[in-house]
Amino acid sequence: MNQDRKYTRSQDSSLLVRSINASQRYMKAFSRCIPSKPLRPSLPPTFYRSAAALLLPASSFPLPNSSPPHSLVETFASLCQRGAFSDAIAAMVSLEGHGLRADPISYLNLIKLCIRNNAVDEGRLVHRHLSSDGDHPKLFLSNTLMSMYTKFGLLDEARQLFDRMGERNVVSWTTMISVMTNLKRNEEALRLLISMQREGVAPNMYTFSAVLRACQTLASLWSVHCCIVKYGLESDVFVRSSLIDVYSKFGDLDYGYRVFKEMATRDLVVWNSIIGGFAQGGDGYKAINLFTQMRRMGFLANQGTLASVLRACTGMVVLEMGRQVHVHVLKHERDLILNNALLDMYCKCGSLDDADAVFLRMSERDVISWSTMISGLAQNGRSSDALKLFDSMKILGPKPNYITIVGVLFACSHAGLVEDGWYYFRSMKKLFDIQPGREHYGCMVDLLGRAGKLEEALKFIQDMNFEPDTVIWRTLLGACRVHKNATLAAHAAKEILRLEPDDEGAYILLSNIYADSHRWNEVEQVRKSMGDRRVRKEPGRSWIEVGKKIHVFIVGDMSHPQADGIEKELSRLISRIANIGYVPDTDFVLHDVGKEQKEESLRYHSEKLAIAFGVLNSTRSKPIRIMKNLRICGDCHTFAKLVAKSEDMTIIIRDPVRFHHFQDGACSCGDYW
DNA sequence: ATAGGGTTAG
Repeated sequence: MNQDRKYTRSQDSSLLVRSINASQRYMKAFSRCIPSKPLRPSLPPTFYRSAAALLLPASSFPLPNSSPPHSLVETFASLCQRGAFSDAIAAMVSLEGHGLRADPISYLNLIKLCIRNNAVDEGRLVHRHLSSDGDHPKLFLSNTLMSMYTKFGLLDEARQLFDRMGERNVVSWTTMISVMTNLKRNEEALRLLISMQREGVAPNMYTFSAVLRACQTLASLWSVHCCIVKYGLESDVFVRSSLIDVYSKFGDLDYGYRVFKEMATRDLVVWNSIIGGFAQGGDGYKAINLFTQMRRMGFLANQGTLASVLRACTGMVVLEMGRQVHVHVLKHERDLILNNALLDMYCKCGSLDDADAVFLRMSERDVISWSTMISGLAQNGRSSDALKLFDSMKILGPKPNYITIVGVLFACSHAGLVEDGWYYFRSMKKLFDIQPGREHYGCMVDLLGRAGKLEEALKFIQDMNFEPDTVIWRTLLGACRVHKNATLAAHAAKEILRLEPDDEGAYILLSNIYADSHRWNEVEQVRKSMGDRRVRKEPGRSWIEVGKKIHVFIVGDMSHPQADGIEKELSRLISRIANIGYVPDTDFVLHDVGKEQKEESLRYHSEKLAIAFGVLNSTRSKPIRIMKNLRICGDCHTFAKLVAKSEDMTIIIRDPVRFHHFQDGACSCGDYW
């Protein structure tokens, strides 16, 4: 595969060509505008003329002798109103030269024109003109100037203007608050909310929909929510969509949903907020249900909706549904975010051919597109392709970021490329200006552990400049399990339990490790502390898409309508693979029951039920795809490999972290996960 | 004049 040819950079053809001769065009326009009636006959023409004479040296626009000066004011007003931008600016310069001022509405129009034309220098010129008489511009003009500066990204200038304004109203404050929330200076935003009220300015719905995004703790959200209720602004759609969004981001989806349900009127953004909330909060099922409801109510999905729905599909790993959403995405084929979401959906659903096709067809690729594809390849066991793609990215892609490097290191560790991993880890700061973070360290522990360098991995953890978390210890624990190092495993498990006393997997492993070395006292102790803590056991769950429906299996639960068939199929599969060497591996069950019971409980692991169901309903031409909430156990892993071989089919199982593509008696993970 | 929703890792 020729990577260089395949992954070519999209052409950026946005050349801005501007050739404007403002004064020429102004002259034409000026000659066309002979006013019939003076707009605002305030001072006598002679006044203007004499005032203008004092200032005249600065003027590049000598007035025609025949025209009275106030016609210049009128011309300016008319140019601003008609949107003749550069002519209006030229006219303004001339006004200033003559010491004249026009009406505020014209200036308002002109500032809007500056924004529309992205004309920074002209904007500053207008600001200077409005302040040139030493007075503050009118309040609403100052506000408009502030919002102009924020739209240009000139936040310091906006702030300066705000600080120097003689008078500030709710609009000024809200604009400033928006600046702060956009900068993620959340404390500052909340402090502004307090200051404005102290100065006697009451916030309105604009203020609250902006300030809600600055709530970083549930407590601050509650206080702001109280404030909203107090001002009687809770029913505003904007405020509500913000409320839904922020409650969802704090994981309080129930509350977000309550706010949603209470609403009498909803618009598209409100729907998108609640769908996005569930999609991001991991309840893809609810997100998709709401999407269906939304369409039933006659709302047309836009890019935002579809991106959330794709994320929901990604979270549930429902490839077929994702494909259906893909059809809707075609309407917005140039939307980068949407394409990235699509790319991720295909990667996470284990369909790399589709992901490849999307990636190649994208008209524009940003760092997220490349990172998604690199991690996607690595997670699906195609590490060397991931690294090749990274090489192309270095040549013709955007600058890699923190997450890109996580994907690259993940690929190195999965391909067993210890040296490359070290190289990227050590040089990421120099090469890409990225400081190694927690996730990078985690990848390195994986890299070393996978290669069997367990002591080195432990030393690496101890030498880190931050506290190891459970993710790091679990990584080491996984390596210990594969390389059968009981001592180190016990150490890692203890560390995990110190940080997360309810980690069921760590208890089981620890107890099994002790049992293997016949240290029954310790086994007893572990089991006791597990009982004391009443460790909640998240039941294993697997699901599979068959016939446009999602079938969920829970460990030991045989309530599925086809339970009898599944039971028979399970027996058939077990006896078939027993012929090619399957022996139930009961190491993966807690050592507190007899051998037969252990085999019995293994038999009903949720992924086995799902595999049996999948095989039963399979056409053999397509791979069967199973999703799991927990990591696959070693026995089910062997089971899947052997079933794939004996039934001559591909089985794809996704656990919370990676994919297992089972084919011909082997797995893409190389028996390491 | 000021406001709300979407994509990458773990």
